[in-house]
Amino acid sequence: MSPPDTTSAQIGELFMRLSKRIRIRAGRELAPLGLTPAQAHAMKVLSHAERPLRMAELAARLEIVPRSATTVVDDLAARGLIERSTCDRDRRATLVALTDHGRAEFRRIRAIRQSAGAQVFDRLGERDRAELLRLLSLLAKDGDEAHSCARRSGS
Amino acid sequence: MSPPDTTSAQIGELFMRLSKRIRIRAGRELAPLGLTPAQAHAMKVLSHAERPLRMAELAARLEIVPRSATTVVDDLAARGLIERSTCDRDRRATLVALTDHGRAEFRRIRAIRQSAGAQVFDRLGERDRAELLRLLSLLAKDGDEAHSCARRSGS
DNA sequence: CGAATATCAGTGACACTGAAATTA
DNA sequence: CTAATTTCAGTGGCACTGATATTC
Repeated sequence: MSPPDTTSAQIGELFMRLSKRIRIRAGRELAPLGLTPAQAHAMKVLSHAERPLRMAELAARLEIVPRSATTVVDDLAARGLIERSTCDRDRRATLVALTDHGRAEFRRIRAIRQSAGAQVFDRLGERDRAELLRLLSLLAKDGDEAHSCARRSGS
Repeated sequence: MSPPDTTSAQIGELFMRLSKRIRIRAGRELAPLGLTPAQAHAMKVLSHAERPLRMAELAARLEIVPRSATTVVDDLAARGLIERSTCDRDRRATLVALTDHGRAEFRRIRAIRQSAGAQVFDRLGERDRAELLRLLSLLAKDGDEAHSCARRSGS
């Protein structure tokens, strides 16, 4: 019995299972540094932006709402890994950038993220890995309109 | 500066981004039914088990600790979708199974899950999709020791 | 008693919505 | 005043650890 197409559903199934394992693994490896995966992600985004980012811009790159970015930034700033400053041109805006310390820490984070990814994906072999990267890149292209929103249905 | 191999890290990156989109999408589509993705997942596992499952067994299949399964089961039972019963042979154990209503609801859930997966993965084309399924299957093989840690009885 | 099973209580991590403060 | 930007307060979703009753 095979309905028209259950392939996508199966893929989704496996996808979520694997992503959960990766999340757990990353969390465990990051814990010794006192960071959560979401915080590490934010640092990565900031390290790739060669200039300070506005909160709204950071949030957009993290694919979260600005309010959620505030919390992440709060925690990282409290650890001295990033720094807030007020934008000169638009004093409503807050700019965020890594501190020197944050930049140094990020090098360790990057190493951890890579090893965590490696432990999961290295079993694939180079060719399959390249193929997987290609497929995921296709999927990630832009698939927008899948982001935030969320409606609570009372009750 | 490009380290020897960042492929795995890139894959991990994309992986997490896509899984988040899928989670959001699934949550949105499931909301009208009053269910969360985790609850839907539990129902799927129960529907695939042709007999009632113990809490511990259900938890293992969901890859969560038994205590967490209790909460999920509480909610589903409150909605009349599943039913608890005490095991005759071992009165410590609680058995869980879908009710008739739960089985009926699950048909709708399955349809939703499939369409949610389809919206994300259908852009791939049949061949790429098969390839992706192959790769993910390889990765999901068993990757133990990647779970939470909780209970690792013996062996 | 010691081991297994499930549940209760509390907590962490993540992101959402709605409302308020500040500035354009 | 209206709009944009960020932050405050509260909440939902998810799963974890530790402690506790019940039963084996």
